[in-house]
Amino acid sequence: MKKGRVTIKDIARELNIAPSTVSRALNDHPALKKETKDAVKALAEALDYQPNLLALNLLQKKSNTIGVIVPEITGHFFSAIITGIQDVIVDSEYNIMICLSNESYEEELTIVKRLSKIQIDGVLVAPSSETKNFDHFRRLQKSGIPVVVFDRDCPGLEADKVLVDDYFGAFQAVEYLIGTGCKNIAHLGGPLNLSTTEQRLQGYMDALEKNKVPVNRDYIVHVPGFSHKDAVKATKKLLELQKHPDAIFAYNDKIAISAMHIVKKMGLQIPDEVSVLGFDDEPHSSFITPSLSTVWQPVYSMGMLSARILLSHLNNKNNILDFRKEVFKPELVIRASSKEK
Amino acid sequence: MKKGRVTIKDIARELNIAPSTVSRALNDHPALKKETKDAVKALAEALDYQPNLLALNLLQKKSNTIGVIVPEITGHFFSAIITGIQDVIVDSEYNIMICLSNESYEEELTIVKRLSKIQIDGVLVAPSSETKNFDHFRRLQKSGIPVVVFDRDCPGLEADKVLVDDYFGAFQAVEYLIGTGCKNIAHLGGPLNLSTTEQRLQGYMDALEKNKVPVNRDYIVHVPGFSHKDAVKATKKLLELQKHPDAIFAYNDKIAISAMHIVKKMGLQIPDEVSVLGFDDEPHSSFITPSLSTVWQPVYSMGMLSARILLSHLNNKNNILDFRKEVFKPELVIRASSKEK
DNA sequence: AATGTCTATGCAAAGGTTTGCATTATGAAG
DNA sequence: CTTCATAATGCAAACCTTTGCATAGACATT
Repeated sequence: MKKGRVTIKDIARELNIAPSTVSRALNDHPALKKETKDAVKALAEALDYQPNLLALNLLQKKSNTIGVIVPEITGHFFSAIITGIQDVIVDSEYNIMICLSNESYEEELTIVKRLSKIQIDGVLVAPSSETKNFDHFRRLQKSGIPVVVFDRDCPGLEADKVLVDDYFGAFQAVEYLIGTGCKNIAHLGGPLNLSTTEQRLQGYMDALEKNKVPVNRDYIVHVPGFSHKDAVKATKKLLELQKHPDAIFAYNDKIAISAMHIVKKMGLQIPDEVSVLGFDDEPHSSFITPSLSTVWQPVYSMGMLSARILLSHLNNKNNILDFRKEVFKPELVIRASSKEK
Repeated sequence: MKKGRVTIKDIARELNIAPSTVSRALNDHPALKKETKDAVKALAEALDYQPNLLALNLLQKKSNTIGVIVPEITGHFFSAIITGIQDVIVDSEYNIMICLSNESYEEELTIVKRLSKIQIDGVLVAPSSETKNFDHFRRLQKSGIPVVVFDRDCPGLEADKVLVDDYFGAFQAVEYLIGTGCKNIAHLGGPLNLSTTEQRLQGYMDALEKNKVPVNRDYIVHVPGFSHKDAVKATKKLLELQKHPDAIFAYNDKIAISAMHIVKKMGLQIPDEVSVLGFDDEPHSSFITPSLSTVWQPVYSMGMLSARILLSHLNNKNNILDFRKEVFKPELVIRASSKEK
């Protein structure tokens, strides 16, 4: 009979009416007679008519898709954020396209170009650790695409931002360690250039300073990347110092766990000889031995809020909304890898 | 000046030629004069012309997008598979849409309808643990959309499949436990109805049988879902038996780690009093104490192969390719949570 | 009877690109 | 000078839907 799927024209021909009438019937246009509408709807149902969204996209010049750019998804952090995003977006008319930058500026650039080509409607992004220049995001904004930045800040970029108070989290963590009697607290920092790295380092330093603990530059080591190897190397550097630290505050749980591995391997007791404290509170962090003290972040909520903010922009194309900056408070979770007060 | 983006018509008007000529120039049609092509290309470059993919999609009746349906991404397993998929697809012309079914048949159904509506070109799917009926996938196939199933089999569905030999992995694992002297080996099985659950259970049972160890029904407990709570409850049931097992072979690492937690809490030594063996080899499994013996699966490769198979179908629309069934061999990884032989 | 009002529907354009077929122009062959 | 072949380009349809404006018909008012 017919080739391909049923279109609005097929219904029109069958019913001897114009395609425009069919369209209006399907969209419940008020000017149509009820009988006409009913007849159209009945036939549409019978023929299993599926509107062609591709045609609609062209007409509306939008893809009904939002892009999510994250550095990776194999860890728990971004996966959980994405789950939060998805759970919000799934109830809207939008689809989600998840893109992995692999912590590479180049790849991030390629992704942005791609998203722009397919006429994405909005973008949620946690920039790669290499990204220092944000012009590619500005270009998106210039072509009318709202951009929401989450987790990692883009200093100087005017956009909606959903962040965590990393400074506060780090400050609390380090002050806690001081409170348990640690005198030589080291910091295993994240990759340089990340806003989160900077904030956590600053929190660490200010906590020391406030408590009149001298800052020892040797006790601050940054990992170049997030691999186990990177973390091991950095930890060894710390432990091989003449006077090894009695506490390690790590940039995140992943690094903290790698560090614990080495600490134990070198025969040092956790937390008696070396306390270890992480950041992120990944699900398995409570299962390792000793269970990891860490800083919890409301990841799922961050994802949900980011998505909601983006949706609100999409639904208010005309209105000029100010950029929102939401900062979540993290929470210190004390377990067994740190001493008691 | 002009409103909106530059189109092929703008270039045509500027150069006093027909839009079709511009199109052909841009696509290097052989019948065009070199001068014309060069002029068009130069102007396109100067005007920063971006082809409107939305128009192309409508014309070609395809979205240039493939859908990936997974139960969740917060664990390492599916995240790693997705990363493999992404790394293959990123070099093609296709975009990826990742969809989470949350282990729910209902949501999976909704996703499939949605993907079908946006005229997806192909689908990669690991079905939810609730899914028993595969008609929604068959409907996709009927409308010409290739479907590749990975990790979890869909019995009775004719499609490409990329699986792991779960039976073999389980068999090897249990036989190893027997070899270390364990006499009362329990199985913490996955949710019923999953092909992987069934295969691992079968491997467990056959390994016992082959080694003349009687199967004790009390030693087989299935978790209803993948939460920590579910695993804890199931483990307690095992340990509260009059004669508690001296080994636990768990459906996956997540469950194994929850189980270890309880075993330790009850004051039993791992592996001396109870051996524990998992499945999946998640990255953190080697960092818990004692480090977890498990069965490794080539997750990244599975993702890559699944994507490659789908692409090959997409590139050979006309050719009738037989359905492929690829089964990867898993590998036993012995660490400290099981005894030595 | 002429004019006006209202309701229900149709017409056609618009959105941007590709492509089979038609057309023009150019030069060569007869 | 025709005729034909060839090369280069244009025309218009097709993909499917929405929507502003036009129009037809029915009925009411003067």
